[in-house]
Amino acid sequence: MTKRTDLLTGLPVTADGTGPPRERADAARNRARVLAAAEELFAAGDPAEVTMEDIAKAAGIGRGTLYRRYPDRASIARALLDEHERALQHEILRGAPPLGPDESDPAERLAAFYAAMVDLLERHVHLLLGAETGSARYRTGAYGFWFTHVRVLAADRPDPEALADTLLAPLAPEVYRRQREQGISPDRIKNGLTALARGVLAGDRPKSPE
Amino acid sequence: MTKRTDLLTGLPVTADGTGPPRERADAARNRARVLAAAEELFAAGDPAEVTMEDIAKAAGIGRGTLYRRYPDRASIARALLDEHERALQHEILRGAPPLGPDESDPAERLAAFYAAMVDLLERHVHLLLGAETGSARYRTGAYGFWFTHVRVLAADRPDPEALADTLLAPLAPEVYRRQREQGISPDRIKNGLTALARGVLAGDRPKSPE
DNA sequence: CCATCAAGTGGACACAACGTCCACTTAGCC
DNA sequence: GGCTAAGTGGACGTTGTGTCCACTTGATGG
Repeated sequence: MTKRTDLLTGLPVTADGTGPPRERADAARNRARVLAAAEELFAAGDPAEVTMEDIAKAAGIGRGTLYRRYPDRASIARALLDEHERALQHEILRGAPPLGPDESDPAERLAAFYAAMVDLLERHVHLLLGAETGSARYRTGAYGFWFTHVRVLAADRPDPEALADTLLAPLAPEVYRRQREQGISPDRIKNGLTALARGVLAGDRPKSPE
Repeated sequence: MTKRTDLLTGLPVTADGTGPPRERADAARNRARVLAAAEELFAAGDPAEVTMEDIAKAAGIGRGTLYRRYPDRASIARALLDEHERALQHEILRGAPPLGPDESDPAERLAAFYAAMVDLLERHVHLLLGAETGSARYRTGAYGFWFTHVRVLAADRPDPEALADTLLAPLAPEVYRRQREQGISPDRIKNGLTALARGVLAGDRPKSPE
């Protein structure tokens, strides 16, 4: 138990203060294999149909190994999605208007956000469907971010809290897939959402009509 | 084959012209039991967690008997939902304005539709969650009806097809449940949706700006 | 009232996916 | 090169699905 500790810090060698014990080389290799295999499987067919066993087999590893790091399909999809969502979140927080801050008109910021989300959806619906099927959407950290963003944009409307979920609903991956399958192009979807953004947030209908 | 025909009508007894062969008494009794049991189970907990076996057991019948009439959970929920949805559809087609026809302002009709759907959701979310989880929503006949209705209301906007799914998205049962769980009252949800309806459909922004 | 038989019943069965467990292997360090 | 914890993978138990089929029963005509 007290076996090995770092001579300088006194901390156990396996936990070097900066974080959890380092990942072994074979583990890292398998992680990469899993992500690559999953990406492909999600893209190939209905993401909801992809099973943990499928992924393990495609990655050439055992089920136990897969479960070691990812408790379910959703967590794998989220891992693949993570960097893309972070990039968008960064743009919103620090990027240039109209997506980023320093743009006075909330309606245009919402429209820009919608457009950016459509781009994200177009590229990664399969991952979003793998990660957020049904109500699971609301349990992701990302949803919390989008929610806060939209709520702030709607801050001068009567009930921003209630509006936020409503305004985010059309961005559900199932909705997007449905529209694309109906033959509606990303641009047409963007236009519809822009109309929505302007209709709801534009004009001066302040919180409490003086 | 030509065995037995009704002496008065001349029609085969097993197929009385008005429909398929009559349902036996025990079958009818069990059907009623199934629906009653399912209604209760759906309301009790998460509808997605209710299994066919649960329903069979609660109804006091065997699994085979249950599967005989209902291929899956969704079909049972839909059977329970059917009359309520029909009633609303009837109101829309033949009822009084603003929900029914003969109301000139599409924005107000959409707002009325939203309000009616919120009432339906409030009373039967559990059934809707049992019937329409995820993408299954789009495969129901009811969705087709709502879609057509909204598309017609949006007919003078640039792209009614694209708008319709977008405008229906906030009525997804998962969205509704989420909002209610966030502590948002049905009335607040209605108000948000009314703002949406008016924002998108009110005003004169005709299809092709003269 | 009874005989008939198709409609109806229910439990056994085969299957798919889940998630866990643990004996074995191996990378990394001394 | 030996040690050890991290990592591996497949066997296993569980749960839910959907089908199948031998048996039961309600309705009907005699």
